[in-house]
Amino acid sequence: MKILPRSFYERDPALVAKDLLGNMLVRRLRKHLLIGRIVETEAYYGENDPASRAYTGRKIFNELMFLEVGKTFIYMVHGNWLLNIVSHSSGGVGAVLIRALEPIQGIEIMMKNRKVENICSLTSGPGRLTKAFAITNKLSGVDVTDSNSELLIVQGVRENFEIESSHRIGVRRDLQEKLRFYIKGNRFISKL
DNA sequence: AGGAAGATCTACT
DNA sequence: GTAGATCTTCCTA
Repeated sequence: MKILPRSFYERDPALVAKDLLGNMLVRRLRKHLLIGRIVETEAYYGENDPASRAYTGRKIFNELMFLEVGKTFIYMVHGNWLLNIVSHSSGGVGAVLIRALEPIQGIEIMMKNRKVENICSLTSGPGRLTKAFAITNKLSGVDVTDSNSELLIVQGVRENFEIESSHRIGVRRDLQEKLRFYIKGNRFISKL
């Protein structure tokens, strides 16, 4: 399994969000491995983006967005932990939100974590996938480019799919650009 | 102390 | 399909 290098994340968040589709999120849990294919993402910027956590400037709680790329940035919204990967061009600010996965391996464990029997709703949403993968703020700041991490991102097969974009979901004030990306026709995306 | 926050589940019409 | 309750931190006053 080839891990995506740090340089992958040192680009415009929208590019990273798009290129992350089709790659694999790997969660190491004791002896178990949970694997999901990334099928939906959103890009967030810094001070010019009213929907961004970094909109109000650098604070302790959003500091990770200003720091080294390739690490997780995790926060809670409405009782759900949401997983982001810090991504920005050198010296910039930003992150990519992972919004949906296609379950690949460890499905029984995911089901136990979420107690649903419908596979389609197992990881099809930002709060759902963190629950299925047992991701909380304890994993905040983890380096997804390090093979020793409990959470990492490895290269997947990026063939035979089309990428669709739309406006970001659930944000109060969105930007003009379409910053949500997903694999067209995939049944595990959170919303058409 | 209070409320906002990139969401989810349930229970209806 | 839509509406409403509920979710749990952490920020802002």
